Amino acid sequence: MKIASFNINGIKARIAALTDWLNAAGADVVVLQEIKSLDEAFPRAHFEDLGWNIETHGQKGFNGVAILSKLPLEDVMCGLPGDDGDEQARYIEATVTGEKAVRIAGLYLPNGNPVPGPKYDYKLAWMERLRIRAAELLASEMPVVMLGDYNIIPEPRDAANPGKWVDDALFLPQSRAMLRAIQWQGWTDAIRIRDPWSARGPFTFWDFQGGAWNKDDGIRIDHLLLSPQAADLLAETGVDREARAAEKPSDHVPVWLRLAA
DNA sequence: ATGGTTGACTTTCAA
Repeated sequence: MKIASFNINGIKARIAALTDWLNAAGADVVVLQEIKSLDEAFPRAHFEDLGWNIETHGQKGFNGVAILSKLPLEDVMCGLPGDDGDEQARYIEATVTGEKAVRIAGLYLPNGNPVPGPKYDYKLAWMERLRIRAAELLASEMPVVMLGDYNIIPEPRDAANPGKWVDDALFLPQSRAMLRAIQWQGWTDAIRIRDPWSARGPFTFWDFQGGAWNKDDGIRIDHLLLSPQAADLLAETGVDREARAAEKPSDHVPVWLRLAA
């Protein structure tokens, strides 16, 4: 089962680039972030015609997540538990069953800038809610893949120029400590373990500004975290870096893994 | 050098 995450930065602007990538990648399950669309405005028919089952959790203008799957999507849950007043659409879960049942948790973690301020407070509070949900998922003892745009640079080697991020919400010690607190529950960073001693990257995001792509001034902020039961099934991982050079690209590229499931 | 780009949606915010 090939499972991917792709922050597409606007479904309307990215139909062509996303469709090209879907047709080439051969994924079974894809979580999307920043669809920037209401559920009723999502171009469902276009993707259904290509054989995808679709669940969306959108909002007007910003944020929004979705799951596309060649397999049926079961037990869908929209929204991160822990704050009924949270209106931002950033989290979706579903179960897909191939040879084994796998729980998929797709997330778009808040950016948190500027720091300090209410947006950073929201980021930290959201991460605390994610920590609680992640523990529940581990307790299920299912194979779980918790993946998406985490908006966290885990280590200096995950940025081409770590110095320019030192005051940024994506790289502040408190942000990184919150991610580690989740990982230390027992999650495996699938991209990192592919090449544990890598000196740089692999990057998953290059800003539209400042010619970041041409300078390879990237960061690694899209992550694939595996429960132990999923890590035991891990067969392959990848970052589709070439997607950043496509026509009208997103600022993120897809990250993916293959499970023996 | 305090810039620069893109998307959604209006004139400005979010990233």
